[in-house]
Amino acid sequence: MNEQVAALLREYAELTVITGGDVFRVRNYEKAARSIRGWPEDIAQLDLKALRAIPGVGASIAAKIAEFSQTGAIGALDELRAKIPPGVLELTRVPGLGPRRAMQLSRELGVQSVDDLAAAIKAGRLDGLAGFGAKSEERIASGIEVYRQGRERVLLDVALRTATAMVDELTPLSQRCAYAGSLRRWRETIGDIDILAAAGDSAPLMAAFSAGQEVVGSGPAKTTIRTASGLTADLRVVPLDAWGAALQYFTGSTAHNVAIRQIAIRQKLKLSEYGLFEADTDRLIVSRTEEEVYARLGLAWIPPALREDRGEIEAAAQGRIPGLVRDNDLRGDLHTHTDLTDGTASLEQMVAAARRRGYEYYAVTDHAPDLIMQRMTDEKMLAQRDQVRALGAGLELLHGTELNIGPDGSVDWEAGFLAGFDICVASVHSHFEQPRAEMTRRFVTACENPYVNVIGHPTTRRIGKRPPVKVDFGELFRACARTGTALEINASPQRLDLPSDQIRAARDAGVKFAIDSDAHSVSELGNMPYGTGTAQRGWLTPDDVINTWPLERLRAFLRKDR
DNA sequence: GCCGTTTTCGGCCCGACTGTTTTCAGTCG
Repeated sequence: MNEQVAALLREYAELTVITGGDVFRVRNYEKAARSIRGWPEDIAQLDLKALRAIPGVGASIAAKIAEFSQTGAIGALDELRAKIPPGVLELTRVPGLGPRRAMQLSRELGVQSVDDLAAAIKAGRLDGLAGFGAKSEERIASGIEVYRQGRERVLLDVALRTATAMVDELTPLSQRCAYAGSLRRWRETIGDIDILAAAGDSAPLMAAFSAGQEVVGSGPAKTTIRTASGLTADLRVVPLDAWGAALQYFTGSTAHNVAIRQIAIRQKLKLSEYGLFEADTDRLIVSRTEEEVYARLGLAWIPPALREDRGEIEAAAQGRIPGLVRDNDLRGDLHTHTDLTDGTASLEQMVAAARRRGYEYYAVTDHAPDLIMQRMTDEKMLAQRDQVRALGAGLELLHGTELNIGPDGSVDWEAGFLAGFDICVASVHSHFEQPRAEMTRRFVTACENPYVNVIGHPTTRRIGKRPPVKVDFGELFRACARTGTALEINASPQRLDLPSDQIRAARDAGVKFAIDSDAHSVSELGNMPYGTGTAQRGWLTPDDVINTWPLERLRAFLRKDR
């Protein structure tokens, strides 16, 4: 219900913008929507007083939530919807077209959809419209193209590859260069790439950045391009002295920055991408490093992955920023495949690659027989175990399997056979549409199996392709904590599963996690940083993650008190 | 609409770029 209410509040905010409503009210509805989306408890269970404890939720929004709980609708939202002419909300989704001019197009030309708008431009009906010159028309036409291509956010690996190539190209031309924005925060999908550079003269950087690209906008401080793949990228150039303030600013999130600047204002200071200044005199105080900026505001440095205005600022003020798990904390990978099932590399190749990564231990977990297409048999699995036992110099090899969790929560093998494995991951691979109660029982049964150590890719979502299964997360988390079953943070950029919101809630319930690559090839072993970034967004420390533990502690956990 | 290290009222982040505005509004992040 949290997700649902958050979406309605966001819509309320968007529609309020279109009607020209108070911008601060809009901002507050957006803030409340964000808070509710990430709130650990189901808001349907909360009374008015508990609702108002959510940041940004006061009397009015709490009443709207209660109304939705009882009636399934919000009257004020329905009224607002009725006031907006059809199609205007869609028009505002066209890049370059905001609420004012969308309303104008609807009012003066009767445009009711993006298709209408495209036709109107073609027919020359925008000519002579106040505020719409030839350039505007051109800009909107190109915005419509972008809108029609879906302007989808891209997955982390695509964004990281693109951004890294840009940084590599610009680094020789600048004093410093780095990517910032949502990519630096490890958000699960990326809408735009933000590149920051420090240089005395921005012109050579802007020229190199723009070369051969579609330029959306360009000035001395900022250039925006659209790459051939349709991804928008910004380059901002600042003086080297402003590096820290600029990096802080361009890393975001917007909500985090707004909150940080409010703190500055309270201290009679002003924070911009150029530095922290005295409000009265504009005298520069600090700007060189992020640490200085945060410190002068009375805050510990905040890791980018936490910068979402979800409690990190309070934590930084109180010195309670957790020591987050990092890539080099990981001592091994606990979920990988070989060409015995659907992997593309041999056992020897995968193990050699694991050794090159410097792991202390490594689990081979090919699919079990219930995934019929993998053609696994007891004999093949036991033969692989012999091979694994014979390998392993310089690296502790664990022989495991990825079990299939059946619709009733049962897994592929009986206890006797399962006892032979060092580790068992268990995952849902089918029957995704089960009702919530059945799905919850299914997961809990799997957790209660004394040989199931890790629930693999728990929500089974594929980002942008397959929705998460419906499950009572509170009950699942309690079952994991009670039975000593870890939840996987699957590092594949297509999955990132468990997602970070649920990670944080699960951690609060006492759950442990395994950050796994689920690699089906040598190169996919390199996906771990996406999992670590996701874990950081869930506020995890090394102690929360079983594959940062020394082997003996890990082995004790895997015994599950048997 | 929310909220309190000056406040229960009066604020609410800050700047870049574009276009057509002769002094600034709209849009974006």
